[in-house]
Amino acid sequence: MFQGEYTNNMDDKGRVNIPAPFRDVLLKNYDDSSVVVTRDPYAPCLRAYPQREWKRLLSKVLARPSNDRTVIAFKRTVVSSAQEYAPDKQGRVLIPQNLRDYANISKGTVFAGSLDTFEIWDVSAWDAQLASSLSLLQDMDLDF
Amino acid sequence: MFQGEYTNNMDDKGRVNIPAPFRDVLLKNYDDSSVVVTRDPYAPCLRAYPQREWKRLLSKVLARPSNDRTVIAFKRTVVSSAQEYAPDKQGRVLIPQNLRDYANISKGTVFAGSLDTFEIWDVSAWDAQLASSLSLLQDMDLDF
DNA sequence: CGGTTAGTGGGTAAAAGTGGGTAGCTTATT
DNA sequence: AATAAGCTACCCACTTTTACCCACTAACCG
Repeated sequence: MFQGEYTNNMDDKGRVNIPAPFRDVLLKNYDDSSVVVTRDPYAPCLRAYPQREWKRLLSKVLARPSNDRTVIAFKRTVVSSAQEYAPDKQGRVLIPQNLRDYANISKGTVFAGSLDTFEIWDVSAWDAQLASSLSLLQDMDLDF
Repeated sequence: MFQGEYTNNMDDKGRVNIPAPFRDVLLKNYDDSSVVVTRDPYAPCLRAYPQREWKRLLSKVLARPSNDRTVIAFKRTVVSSAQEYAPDKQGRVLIPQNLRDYANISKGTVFAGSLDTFEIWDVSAWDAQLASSLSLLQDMDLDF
């Protein structure tokens, strides 16, 4: 399970270090350090899936009629940008330009665990999101 | 059950000692001295869960639809900042910078028992909270 | 008043993160 | 098709951070 929040810097080549705890989860729980990185359609961030979780998502998509408008939109936004990445020896992956643009990532990046997956944010976008998530939670008064 | 209020100092490295009585509870009632520390979304403090209590909370979260807005917000604020800590030989844990910022902890920290969990406050934030909690109780006149 | 336990401070070896060079591949250009 | 240009994967070296250990001080208890 991915949890915890980590800040890492992207270098000039577009590489970022995946936090060591996340790499551990990948290796221990998924026997595979590679991840699938795509756009998150619901927020301006990227989402990284372990192989197995990505396949699970795809099978859910394939179970739907392929002419469904939302399925088509999903394919165009998420599936088309999905790419598999194997970290280099130092544990870094190269984020391609189109994904960097989508999430507004320039240097400071935040890795946020989200149980089955983890999110990759630009640090200032993360801060903004955090503030609004907090106020949403305070208004809703959940019983967690 | 965690109860009582203790003040400890964080050192320059960001380590704080978990009060001995809390460590005893962890070991005796949970057979495990490690804790999960996260943001508390409802107050500017941190909350520490024994492993078992944390899992219980997660299962409640997972039981809800994952596209629920509040569930997403909860994951971003609480789950993403959650990190497991095993105290060192002296019983201390390292509080990472992002959590220190959230709870405004610089040096003086208050550990407050909260039955299943315990809270970690900055000492002056604790004092302020205490005053307002007291006046709330006095107005409400519960029958405790 | 000694002995024990809790809390605090600091050194150090290992790990994590960061920066950059280079060879080999792909793609563009003539 | 040959050459040039750019990109990327891989490797090496450096810096920073963290985990772990040891030692000291202060409080508590008989």
